[in-house]
Amino acid sequence: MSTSLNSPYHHGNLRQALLEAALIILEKEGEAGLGLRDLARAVGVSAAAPYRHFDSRAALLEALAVTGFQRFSAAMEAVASSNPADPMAAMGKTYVLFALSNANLFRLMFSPQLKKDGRPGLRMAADAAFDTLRHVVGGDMQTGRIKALAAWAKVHGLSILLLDGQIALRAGEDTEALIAEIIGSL
Amino acid sequence: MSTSLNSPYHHGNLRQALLEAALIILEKEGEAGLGLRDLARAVGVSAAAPYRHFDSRAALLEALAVTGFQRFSAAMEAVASSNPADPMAAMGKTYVLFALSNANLFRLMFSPQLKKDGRPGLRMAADAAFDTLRHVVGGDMQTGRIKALAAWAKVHGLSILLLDGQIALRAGEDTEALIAEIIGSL
DNA sequence: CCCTCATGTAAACAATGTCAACATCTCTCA
DNA sequence: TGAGAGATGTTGACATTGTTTACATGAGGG
Repeated sequence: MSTSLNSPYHHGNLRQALLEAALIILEKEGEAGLGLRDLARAVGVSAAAPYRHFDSRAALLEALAVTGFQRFSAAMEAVASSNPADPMAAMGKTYVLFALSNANLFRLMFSPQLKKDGRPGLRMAADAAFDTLRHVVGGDMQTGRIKALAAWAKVHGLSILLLDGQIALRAGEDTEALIAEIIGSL
Repeated sequence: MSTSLNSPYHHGNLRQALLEAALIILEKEGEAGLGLRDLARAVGVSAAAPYRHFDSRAALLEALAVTGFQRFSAAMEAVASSNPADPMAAMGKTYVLFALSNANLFRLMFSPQLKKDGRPGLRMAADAAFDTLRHVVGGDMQTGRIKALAAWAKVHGLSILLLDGQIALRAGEDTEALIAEIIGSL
């Protein structure tokens, strides 16, 4: 190992480095601005190197989305295990705030470009994330299923509309307060 | 004019033809599969011809999204002016069904690729569409604003989750029935 | 110690969006 | 009527991108 300072050939941990750099570029430039060549250059490696770790650009994006779902899942579990007074509301707020503070990553997770059919890894990651949601929200999905789905839809839609700048804030209005109000309105 | 049958030079109404063909390709192949060259070929015109009518591919997509918002708006007005028993529910259902039956167009309308900043046309079309929504839903956005926003978020989120195949139908469950149930759960 | 395999490089390809230079048609106006 | 002139379409080229193939390098096990 030794992460030698002047051996430009073997990076040592390229896959991880690519993912990290990609996340940064993604948040800064958006998915469209995330080119394989730029990414490779950012990591200091040749244009073809990423192909040793990802089959294609789509695979790279998929990997990013997967880590996105993992982080999302972690955020959800964290707030759930903090035993908040109103679990639904707390998780809803976390949901939306996650979307807002990881805008492009969140968009990527639900990007139509990554059809979850034929991409088992992504589907599994997404399902896992939403399973923890389901687990916390509705103890039994039998009786509360519809309500849980409705809450999910509301929170998800709110995230996207805010992300899109479609919901306009009023003068001096606080985003977080608005989120809380909307989530609270059952 | 005379739309002569064998004058391949001037198409006559290329812009419209491009948009129509693009809509078809979009629904069939998705946004990623909508290439300018393929589109041009589909209309029987050279690869550079579209540039006489659209500044760039993005501009073409924007135009598509704009017509999407117009159709959406029209659908909303239609159901509203049919004086349904429960206007909110009826419009919600129409909202979701529009998304489901124009999947890729709907996704395009909210695509992050078309940032609505710096794209005044799109923003105006979107605002116009949602204004008719607001107009019908909340007579006064002062008191009912939060509830209206919540309903909007729920319906929008439901659309996207369904589009993504994230909400799984149970055996023998009807999509429309599920939509009605979720919308009805206030 | 060597040789094998994972990992990185270099050079090339096809496809795409885009542009510049040229061709063709339509329409206005003297 | 009959020429420009401006709009619309074509051809050919360019830069960029994702991707592949053939080669180089080096770490680690037998």
